[in-house]
Amino acid sequence: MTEVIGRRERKKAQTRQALADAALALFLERGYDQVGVKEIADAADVSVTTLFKHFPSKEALVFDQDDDIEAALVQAVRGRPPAHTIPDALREHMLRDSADGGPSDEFIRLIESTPTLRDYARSMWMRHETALARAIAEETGAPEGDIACASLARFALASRELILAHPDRRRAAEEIFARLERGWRTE
Amino acid sequence: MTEVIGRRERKKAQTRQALADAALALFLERGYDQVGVKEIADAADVSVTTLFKHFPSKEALVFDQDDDIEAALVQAVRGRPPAHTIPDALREHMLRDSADGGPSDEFIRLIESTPTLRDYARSMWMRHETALARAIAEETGAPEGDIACASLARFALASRELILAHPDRRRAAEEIFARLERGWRTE
DNA sequence: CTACAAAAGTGCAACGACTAAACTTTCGAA
DNA sequence: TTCGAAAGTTTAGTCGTTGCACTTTTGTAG
Repeated sequence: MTEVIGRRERKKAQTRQALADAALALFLERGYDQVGVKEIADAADVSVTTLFKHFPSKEALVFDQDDDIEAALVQAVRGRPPAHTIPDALREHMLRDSADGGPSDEFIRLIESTPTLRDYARSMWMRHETALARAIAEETGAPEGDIACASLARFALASRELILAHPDRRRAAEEIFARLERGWRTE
Repeated sequence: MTEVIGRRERKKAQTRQALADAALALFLERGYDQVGVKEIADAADVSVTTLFKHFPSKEALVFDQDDDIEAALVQAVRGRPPAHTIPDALREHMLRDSADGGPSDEFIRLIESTPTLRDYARSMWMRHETALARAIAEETGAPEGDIACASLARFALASRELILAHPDRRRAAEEIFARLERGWRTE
């Protein structure tokens, strides 16, 4: 039941993908605010209402990978090499994701130059904070709502933008996570 | 020329205040999404257009103190007692502002329970990050865009929400800033 | 005191994001 | 084969927000 996905769900995923692809192409070409929702729907050959069944907002069209990103983040902590501390694992994850398979420069430029998208990206990352905090708490044996775990999770995610914006990403990540490690070790 | 403010600016400030007051009262009474912009304008006895001359968005009506907040934040760092480190000063500022003169529980509840306002609040605080980072850099003699200063500023502001949400704010603030201090000392 | 320009405010029409409702089409499973 | 659920459509709206053309207020220079 988990492996066999019917034609139905395939079509749904296809529509969703067509929407996200069309949207990104148009946004990159003409800028976020210069593209209307109607245009995107037309390009993907669906109605505006259908578009909003797949995505809760215009902004969400840009961030369709949402779920995968959260999974990868939690996995980075849970499946880290035994010798690595949690800050180590998070630093590596940040670097990995900002390197090859990660977002293109164009994409980053689109987001950073559009206030709406910048805010949305920030709150999207923050939305993953809970999951990350829980993973950290479980890995370290701390209680559920532990403030040290919550703050580490929040700061790690808050550092992402800073690292992406820095000319030398590796150095920036190392500096920040070295300091976080110094403050958060012993657990 | 700086001290004497004419009747004109007084009236303007008065209108602005009337709008912010009317908005907050209505929001607290019936909830953010249940109040329309038109109603607020009517309550303050101005037109909708005028409302948008004073505030750039509906959300901004809730956060009219914006400028004062940034000034207080920078002042906390610049005017700290000689014996205090920067994390010390920031911790004290956070506690001071979350204690007496700060936002009421009602107000916090309004914001936390309204996604739009939560996001707006976050990005409002982040908007002050640049000013804070510059103040820290100048106080420590670091170069303008120094990553350590930028990250400390970001994390300090990112911790605010965490502290406000915690049942024992003092303990939360002390825990977080003790760790930040350990990681960011030597400068 | 008066005349005048800038600033503050008004009313209206419109745009764009988003939603509710009632409906049709398409699958998938019994 | 049939039948219900899910996907999609159309229509007609609500709501925040802006542009425009206009009136009123207010500080100031003559």
